[in-house]
Amino acid sequence: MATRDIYTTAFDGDVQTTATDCPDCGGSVRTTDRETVCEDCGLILEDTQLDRGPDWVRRDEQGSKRRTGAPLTPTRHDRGLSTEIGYKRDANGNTLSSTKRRHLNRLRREQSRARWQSKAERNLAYGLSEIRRIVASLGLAQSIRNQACSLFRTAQSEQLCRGRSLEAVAAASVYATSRCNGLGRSRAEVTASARCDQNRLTNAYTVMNVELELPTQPVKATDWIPRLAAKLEVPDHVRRRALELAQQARERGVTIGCRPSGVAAGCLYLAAQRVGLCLSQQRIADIAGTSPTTLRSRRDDLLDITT
DNA sequence: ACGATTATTGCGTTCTT
DNA sequence: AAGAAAACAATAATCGT
Repeated sequence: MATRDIYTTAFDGDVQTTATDCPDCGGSVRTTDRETVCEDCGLILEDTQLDRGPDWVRRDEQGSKRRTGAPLTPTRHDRGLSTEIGYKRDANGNTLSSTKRRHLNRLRREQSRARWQSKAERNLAYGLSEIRRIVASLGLAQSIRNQACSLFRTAQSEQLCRGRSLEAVAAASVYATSRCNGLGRSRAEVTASARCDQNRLTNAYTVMNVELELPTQPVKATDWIPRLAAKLEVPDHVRRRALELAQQARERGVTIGCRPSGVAAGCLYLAAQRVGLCLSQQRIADIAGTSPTTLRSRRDDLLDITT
């Protein structure tokens, strides 16, 4: 961590990976000073929202601390640099005279006009707040939110908002970030939290993907497994076995051309069966959004490579 | 609930014009 | 080269046990 130039608070510096597992999907858990988040499913486990001290410190290459302002954040349209003009009291806590107060009121009015310099800036602020809303609704991590916000900025500066609703671009930013991080959130899930229909989200996502050349990876079966396992409430070792199976299937090249949801369903079914846990094919298939037939078919493929 | 069989659909290839 | 057609694989529906 010393090599990376990161902003941390004065009290709680380093990012640590704890030994505990995500209770939801059993994945490994990463704890920062702000939140505890599962690396597999992207779910926030603890979000303290505690600002531990206003004393922001920046570590330079030598590791020594230097005072700076608060870290820049991509989630505010002005990157958190805006100035708020307060009411009632001055910097020393004394009340203000009426003339002084009128003066400040005028200043505040002018400043709030100046803050929204252009329509683009207003749109940006709206888009970012929309992203914050969607990310919170999906329970995703702060790092994902920041990535999505950065993506939105890029999309806007590349003129990708023209002819598209800001809601769609915002939702697409979240979905794209989820895809790039292999979080396994489906388009339908993001749409459910978004204020646009799925077609618009798809359209915005496709355009962003092409124009911005996002590092999108194909959805893998392993992306599905943590969340499926969580919904099925299977024990950890079953989830792990299923992940191993999916990994093997991927390496061996079977299941190429098969839908990842079907592969994941087959992996979980077989993994559960191997430890003597009886899960109904129908139930897994329903949760995975596939059919028992497909599940069986994938399971048979897995049987071919593991025996 | 599971397996087997059959129907459908999407897609890349091949054949035709 | 553009479109039509036979062919294949994956998935889904249905039936039988």
